[in-house]
Amino acid sequence: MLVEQHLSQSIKSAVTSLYGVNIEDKQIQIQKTKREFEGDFTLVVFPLLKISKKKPEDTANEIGEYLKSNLPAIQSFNIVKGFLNISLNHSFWSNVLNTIAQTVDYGFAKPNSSGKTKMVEFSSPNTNKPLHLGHIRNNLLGFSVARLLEANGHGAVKVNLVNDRGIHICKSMVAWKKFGKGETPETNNLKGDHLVGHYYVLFEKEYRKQVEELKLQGLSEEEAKVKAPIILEAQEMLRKWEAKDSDVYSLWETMNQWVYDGFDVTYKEMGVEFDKIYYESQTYLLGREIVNDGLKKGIFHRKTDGSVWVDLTDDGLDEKLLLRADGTSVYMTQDIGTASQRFSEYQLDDHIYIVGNEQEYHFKVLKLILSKLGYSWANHLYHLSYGMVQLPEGKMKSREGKVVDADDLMEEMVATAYDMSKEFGKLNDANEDEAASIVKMVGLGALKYFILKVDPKKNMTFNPKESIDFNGNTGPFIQYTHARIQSVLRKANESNIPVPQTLSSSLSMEGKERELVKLLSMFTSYVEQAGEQLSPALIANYVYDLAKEYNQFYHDFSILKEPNEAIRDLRLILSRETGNIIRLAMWLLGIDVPSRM
RNA sequence: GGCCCCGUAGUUCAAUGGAUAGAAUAGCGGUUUCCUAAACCGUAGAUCCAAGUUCGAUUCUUGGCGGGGCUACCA
Repeated sequence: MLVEQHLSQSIKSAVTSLYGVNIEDKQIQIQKTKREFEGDFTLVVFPLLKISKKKPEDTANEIGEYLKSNLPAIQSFNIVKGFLNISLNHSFWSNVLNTIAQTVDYGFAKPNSSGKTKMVEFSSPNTNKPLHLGHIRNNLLGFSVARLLEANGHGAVKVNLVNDRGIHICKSMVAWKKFGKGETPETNNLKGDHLVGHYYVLFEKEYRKQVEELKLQGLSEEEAKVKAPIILEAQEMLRKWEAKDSDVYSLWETMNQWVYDGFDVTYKEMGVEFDKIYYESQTYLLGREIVNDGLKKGIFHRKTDGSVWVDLTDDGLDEKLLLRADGTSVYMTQDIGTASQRFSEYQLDDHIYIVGNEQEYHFKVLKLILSKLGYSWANHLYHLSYGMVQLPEGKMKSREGKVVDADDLMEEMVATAYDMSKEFGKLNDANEDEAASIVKMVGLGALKYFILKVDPKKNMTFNPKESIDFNGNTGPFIQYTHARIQSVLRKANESNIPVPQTLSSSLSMEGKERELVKLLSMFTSYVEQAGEQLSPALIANYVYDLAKEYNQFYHDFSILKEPNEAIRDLRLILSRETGNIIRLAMWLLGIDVPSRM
């Protein structure tokens, strides 16, 4: 943040003054000095050698001398090979800590201070079954990315595109009519999405059975799959839906509503929300006009059967269908339409899609088509692609295709948190409501942190047991650190020890204290970086480092029993600010932090 | 077959082309007159292979090997 920028500017002018050359920011590489070496920040001088035309050591020395005589904040410097290690003085670090203390409470950039609006589409479930583990990664990423954007001063619009129409929901409807006996979420005391999902499973079961029967009668697999009566029923139902048959339509509305009610519960439990929900039944016709326009302009072409295609072979891709022979649209057509609609409706600067990596090709094609159509915003679509999440046991028997239900998993996490708290004898003096709320924060925090800390594009294994461990790189460990900080502050308050707003004198900060200030000072630069890269993982790994650093600091020093008041004040401020920043960082990840646990 | 992504300690994850590749966990050995032992300290252990680019490569390029995905008039 400020510290690095400040240094970076000074180094720029050093180079200009020493070698008479203006350099770009890229050429200045400043990093936090590694622990083994003395210093706070390190300049890598190798990139500057071409300009100085001198040996690494000499170049580093010249820059070091220049900085020392021109920047009062510089205490000393040392050189190891091509690395210039710079130490900043005590009063500088006191100022940094004071700045943090004054600004951190205000949080982040003002909303919309950048003047940019960015849409984040995430979740996008089908309405024929409940959310599963993959949706959890999707939802958490989307929600956190939106917060990162807000923290950087952008307007973030969170939207969900619900796939509420198509053959899949008709399958559930057919099965419900066939086997349902009028069951509802109320009669079965079951979440609506689970009930509808149950019928989807029943449909698939019956479908497989009928296919087997037909095969016994001598039909081939392909024939049987097309001729099974139940699939014909589902297709008939889809046709009736498209013709707005009133019976079918109202059943469709009823069952979808069950599902939405169920989804709402899941989203609420997960702590995610949307600014707007789009429904495919209302958007699936969009895009056709644009395609027809493109056809007139010769960007697309029509085949003899009447279907419309785009030829992307010059761009190293395939031909892609845009309108079927019967004139109906496909997924791509709809995405062209909705993107166009959204950009004009919201005056968007960027549109981020949180979608699994199996659709990378789709989004590549979408962007390409849109830029062929001449939309200037085509380059402002981002596909944040993420990999699969597995459970440890899923690795063994991945054949099954068994899905992990989101509701079940969250419930299990909270239950585990409860058991562990009990086992450790915690929460004994909390009342039931408090305990329930803390246990929920811990259980879900474990899940969220474990998933978010991993680079999105990688496939990952979610290990529930490991995630909820109170040791290690886990959510609960960070939450625990925060809780302990709050405990220190509470005790200070009880003993009438005030925590000062700012540090009055410039104390010498060494070792752990100094490391902690350094880490704290880097928070905003991590938020910026994470915002640019749409990477919650960056924040997660940062906040873990911070929590670990505080733990060691905490262990090494008596905070409240420190006889020297000035030093005690310093440590109290450090504790408070660490707590504040942990809370802010966890907020960015969508993770709640209890003040005791 | 073509295209895309991934490959790092036993395991789960890090590392804008930078210093001796970091953590955590599991293992082994320690620490309790201490504000939360749900802690802390020590120890051992890894870049899939081969070439290339350069002051320097886990990172970039090429070729292998291994894992996953896409390659529907499905959504």
